[in-house]
Amino acid sequence: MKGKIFIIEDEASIVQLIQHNLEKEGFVVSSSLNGNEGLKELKKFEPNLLLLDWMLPDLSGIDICKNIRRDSNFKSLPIIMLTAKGEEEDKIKGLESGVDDYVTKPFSFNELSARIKAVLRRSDPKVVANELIFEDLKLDRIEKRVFRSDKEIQLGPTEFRLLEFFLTNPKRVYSRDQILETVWPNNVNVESRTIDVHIRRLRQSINIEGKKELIRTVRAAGYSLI
Amino acid sequence: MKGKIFIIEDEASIVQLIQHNLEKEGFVVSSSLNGNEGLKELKKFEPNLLLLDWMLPDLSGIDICKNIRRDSNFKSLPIIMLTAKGEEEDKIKGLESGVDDYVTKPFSFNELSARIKAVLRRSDPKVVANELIFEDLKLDRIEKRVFRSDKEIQLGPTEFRLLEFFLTNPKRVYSRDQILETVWPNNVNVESRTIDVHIRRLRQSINIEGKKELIRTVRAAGYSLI
DNA sequence: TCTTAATGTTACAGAAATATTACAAATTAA
DNA sequence: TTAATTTGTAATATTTCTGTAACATTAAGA
Repeated sequence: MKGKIFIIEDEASIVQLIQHNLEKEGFVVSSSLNGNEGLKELKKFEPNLLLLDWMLPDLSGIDICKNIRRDSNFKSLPIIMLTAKGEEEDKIKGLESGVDDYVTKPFSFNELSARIKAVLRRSDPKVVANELIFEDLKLDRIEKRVFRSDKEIQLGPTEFRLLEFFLTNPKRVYSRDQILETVWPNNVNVESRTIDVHIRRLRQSINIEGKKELIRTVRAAGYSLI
Repeated sequence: MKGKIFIIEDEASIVQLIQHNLEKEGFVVSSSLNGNEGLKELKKFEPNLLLLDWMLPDLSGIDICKNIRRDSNFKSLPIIMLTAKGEEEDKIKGLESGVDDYVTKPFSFNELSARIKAVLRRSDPKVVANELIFEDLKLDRIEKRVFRSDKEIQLGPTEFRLLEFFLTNPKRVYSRDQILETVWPNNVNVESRTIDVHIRRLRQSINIEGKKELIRTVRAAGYSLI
């Protein structure tokens, strides 16, 4: 789990391309093919970043931007706009209406990916950080290693993702459903009690002698990293 | 020390992107957003290589090239030019005026990075390592030899490239897909499980009596050089 | 204190991922 | 050309991980 990205773009083939590749990089991605619906879905999805096509059939990019910037919950949502080549005035308008960066079509996926990371690095560093640290716990995403007080800890793939998820938002309590949605691959059906078992396994692995418990149970609500 | 690179390019976002990534790779980077100032700064900075945008607001790429080649101190400074797609004539002019290589926008950073290293390896071998070393493992890219604890090891071509790949980023975990993309020639279709077999062969070759295992399996993620 | 709902713990079978082996086809060397 | 080496794949073995069910424990309100 490296963060959530929402795409509003009417060309299905582009969406598919971006979505597939971003998912391969570990992002959780959702998308919409038109502006109005997109706005609604986006607000439910709560992404860390929005990829916004500037030319949509129903709403213009500017309108979407304005709408988002008016909403106090999304005032600071980073936006990267996708423009066709030559729409120079659009770029200017875009930057004026609070877009963080733009990418000109046709673009290579690598270029887009680099821009996304650059923007996230400014706006929301922990989403793309390589090392996630909380107290004496450290998780390295590139090397896929976890340490507690400098002692390496062996985790299975699911426990790793679970811990990664908690580390991106320490202290925040997540319900079992939220955990399922983000940590488990889409469209997989698992019992919500299964999470208890994984929490147990994670606890067992990261609790080393003499150190305090790091995962807190919040009755009737869920779990959090202390 | 991996050498110094100077960038002359007017799009700030591109400069930022390149600069950040090159610095992450260990290069020392400086840059300028326009041609005239760039030329002055460059001569103070004394880079090992120049990345030059072909379309600048003030000076053309050709003018910059000519200026550099006239200056005896920079006669042989390697130059990679960055051109927009379709500027085919520019490429030709560029190569005529002494450019070493060119990269077409939009480019992926990895592509640029590979070109940079290839040019440096030819022009300034000291700057780019020809020997890749990790612990007691040594690979010589020019002589195509591999040693473990000073004992030469015989590898097939694929295993050699595989090890070379791992050595360029020790400790980093690569997925089978990433390995395929980088180690195998483009547009070759091989099963991703085939990699397991090559990993096995590589392991068998580099694991000598009494020395520790050097390739780590990371379940659900891939492999890494420890 | 008793009751009940929520969470903790354990064990286990099936699933999934990786390791290993053998072999035939392709490539290279002799 | 023949021999030797390398390569990709399929088949099989082995290891590790996952989800669930069953039972245990805990917390909180009546």
